[in-house]
Amino acid sequence: MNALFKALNDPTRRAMLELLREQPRTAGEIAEHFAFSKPTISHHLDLLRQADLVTSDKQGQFITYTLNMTVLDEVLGWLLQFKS
Amino acid sequence: MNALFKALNDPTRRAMLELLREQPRTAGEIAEHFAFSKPTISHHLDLLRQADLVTSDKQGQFITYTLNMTVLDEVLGWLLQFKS
DNA sequence: AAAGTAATTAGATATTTGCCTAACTACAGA
DNA sequence: TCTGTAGTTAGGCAAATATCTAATTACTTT
Repeated sequence: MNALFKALNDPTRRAMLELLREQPRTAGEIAEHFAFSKPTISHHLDLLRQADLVTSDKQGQFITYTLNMTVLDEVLGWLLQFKS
Repeated sequence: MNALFKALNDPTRRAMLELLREQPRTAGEIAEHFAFSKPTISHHLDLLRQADLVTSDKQGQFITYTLNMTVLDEVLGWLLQFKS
């Protein structure tokens, strides 16, 4: 829960999730959409992975990141308790 | 959106919201539930108010905090886009 | 008017965060 | 095997965050 909210508490990381909503992408493809250095992007992706919001899959030289939506249920559930 | 996720990114503040889910409470009543100093509690409440997650109402010497659930729709909406 | 209570504001400090450059690892192709 | 490419890891720095104590504001009560 902590790692989840932490990961979501950054506009760049939220934009990354939106990007991955369309389709899985490699770290490099993701990086192209932002003005930050590759290490910074890598760090953001690491936080998303720590929160289990994305999974990573290495294929040869490329690492593909895929959105993991199931973990969002935890946040949704927590938020929905307030809507009743 | 930023202020919202920022406010939610802290276990103490999330616990405060859960407390207020039951009923409105004064700053002092809220403080009783935590081991932090009053200024620290006050600061957390301020962040919740900045995110519009709570409203405050001064009655004499007391300030009562009330949960504002409507603003959660924004977060819920953002999260739900990933569930489709 | 003085003292007490509720809460905030101010100021200081330690930790965490987000960013960078430089260095490194791993794979691919000539 | 050498060179290039994809990506991460390491190390450093500035800004933001969470906490505290001390001081202040506003109200209540005697």
